[in-house]
Amino acid sequence: MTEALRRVIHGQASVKDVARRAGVSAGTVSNVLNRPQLVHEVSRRRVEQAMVDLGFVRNESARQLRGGLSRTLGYVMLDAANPFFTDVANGADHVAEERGLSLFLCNSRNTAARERALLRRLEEQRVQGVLVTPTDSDSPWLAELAGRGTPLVIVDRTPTSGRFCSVSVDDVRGGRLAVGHLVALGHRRVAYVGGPDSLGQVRDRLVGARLAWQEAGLRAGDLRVIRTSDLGVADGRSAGERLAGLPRDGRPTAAFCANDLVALGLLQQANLSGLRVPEDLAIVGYDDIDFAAAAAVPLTSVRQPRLEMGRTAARMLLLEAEEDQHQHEQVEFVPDLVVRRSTKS
Amino acid sequence: MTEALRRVIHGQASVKDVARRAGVSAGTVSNVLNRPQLVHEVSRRRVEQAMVDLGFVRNESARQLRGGLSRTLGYVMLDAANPFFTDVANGADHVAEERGLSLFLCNSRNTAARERALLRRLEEQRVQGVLVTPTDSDSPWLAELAGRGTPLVIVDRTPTSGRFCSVSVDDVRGGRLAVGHLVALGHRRVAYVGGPDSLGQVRDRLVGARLAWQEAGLRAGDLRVIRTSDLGVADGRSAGERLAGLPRDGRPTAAFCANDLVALGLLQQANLSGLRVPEDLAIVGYDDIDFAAAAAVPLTSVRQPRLEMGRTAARMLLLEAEEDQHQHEQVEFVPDLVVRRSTKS
DNA sequence: GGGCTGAATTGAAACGTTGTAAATGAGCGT
DNA sequence: ACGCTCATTTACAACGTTTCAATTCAGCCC
Repeated sequence: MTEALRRVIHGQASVKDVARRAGVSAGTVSNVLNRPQLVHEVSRRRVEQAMVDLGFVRNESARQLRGGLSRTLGYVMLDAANPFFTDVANGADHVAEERGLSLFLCNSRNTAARERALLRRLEEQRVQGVLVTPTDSDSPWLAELAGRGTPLVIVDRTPTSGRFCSVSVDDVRGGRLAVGHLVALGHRRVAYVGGPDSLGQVRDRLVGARLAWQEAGLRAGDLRVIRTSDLGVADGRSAGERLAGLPRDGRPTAAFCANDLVALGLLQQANLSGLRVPEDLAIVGYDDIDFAAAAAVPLTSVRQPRLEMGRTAARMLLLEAEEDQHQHEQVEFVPDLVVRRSTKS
Repeated sequence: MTEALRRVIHGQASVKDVARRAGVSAGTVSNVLNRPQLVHEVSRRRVEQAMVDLGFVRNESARQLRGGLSRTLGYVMLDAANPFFTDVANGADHVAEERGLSLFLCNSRNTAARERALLRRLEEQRVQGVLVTPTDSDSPWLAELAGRGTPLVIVDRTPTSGRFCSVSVDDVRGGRLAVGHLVALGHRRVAYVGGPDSLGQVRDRLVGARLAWQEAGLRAGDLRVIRTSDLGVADGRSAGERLAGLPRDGRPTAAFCANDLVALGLLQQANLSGLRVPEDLAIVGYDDIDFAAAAAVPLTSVRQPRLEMGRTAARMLLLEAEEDQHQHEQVEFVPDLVVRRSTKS
């Protein structure tokens, strides 16, 4: 208790405190910490005991300042409440753990200002590298961050220029898969549900959808777009209300949603509004999160290799951090379609 | 580009570099950063320009070392893939943002060793405080961490001793609510599905379940326990297989799951096995995550005020960090039951 | 005993930032 | 010209850790 009191007054124990108590110099304490082979066993034990007695905890700031690199990676996620991103994070986390690094997750909540502030904070902490799923991969601060030398990998977006490493999935292809599937089932009035347009994912999936639509020789006007302000369950619900409010003969017979959360919300609202899925409204989601299969009507969805994306992104990040001369690389995974009841008639 | 090259060779620009370029002393640069009113406008502008030119980024390590506190909080989550925890994290994040702090999320993945390592890392970084949903709130390292002076708030667990601040929900009461509801509906053979027992939540909810069972004067043996190795969707599915394999006349007519992920998995497997919900098997979940309402059969669930828990936890943490003489406090929220179709006959 | 080897330890400098106390010097009244 | 004030700027000493060159000294051989 007196030890505790001392600490309250003097702050945490430092290497010097430990050294004094063990009757050695600070250098020896540091050696115990970093190159124990150099230290005689007797001293080593005395130092270790002193550390325990004083509750010594390395001061990472000082350590880092002196020269070492930090032992952390950061991942600025777009939406921590979306299981897709937590799964990606998990993949990255595994790789980090293998290398003895810690991964700190940050949630930008799809807000550019927050994203920027978080990246700044991570850079100030001199993390070893940063993964980011940006609100906009052309934001100047991403290029600046990379330009200043912090390794950076873009996740789930393909930057327009080749200035960054990135791991993504071919969203155009995903959109084409989804709508191609609906067209093949005979749907001739389809809605794309998603937003905001500032998200590249949202845009690309729509591009793919339009592509499939064109390929089938259908009228552009019959591929309707219902914009949402975000990509959560609640946004899907309100899109569902809008959809249910349309007159039957003008209403789309199928909806392709920009992600599964929206699709689940839409599904839920369709149920409440008395629309049968898939008879009155077929639904395709995107991401194939675990909940898609467990939904009211199991959801057809475009699957992305989430864990693998996270792992690859982390590996690329570490590679970029190690190599002197680094060649940026864009890895693009291929999505596939998982057909379930929500589109089976 | 030549500037970039210089940085590659010499590392990031420091206050001294900025000072040299702006033709002032390091102290003035520091003043621009921390007390701009003191600096003459002309110098201020020159310094600011120099910072831009050199791509100066504060070195948080040095800053912290010199005396300031860190500007970050940490939250060591039990399972980042569980929306319950990300919602709690969101609540905490909002409070952190209000105070200009950043919240770093870490995922212990329900592994004691990882939890310990992450807490150590956060302590080494001298974060301002730590939120943690521990695998076991009696782990010695929690007490040690707090003993060394890092503010600590336990989330979603009530520690057995009053040594920490904590924010939790009355899990016993939640379990009692759930099973009380099932009993009132006439169920006389009920299964509790959850695990591992090392999780206090799992234990307490079972205690509550047993309490309700007793209160109804039912035989203890008819409240069956199906243990899972974890609390994910997959664990619910395998529990469902076990349940469906039982002979009809011995099979429980209702299941109370330790969380919604398990309940969703169970629901899914029940569907696949041809058990109708709720007719053949009623299901109650726990947490009332967004997906519960969107499930195959909308899920009856015990609701916890997730966002509010996160907000409260963060506020308590900051309070503990500010106050000299701190009185630990246990806040306990009251859960309520949301009845949906999965238990309505 | 003198000189050598090698293991173990030490002292001091450096990392980048900040607060403090001291310095500078312009403007002003006498 | 002198002393004074006030705004602005500066030099310098910390913070805790690590590294490197320098030092100590026990043991050994000739």
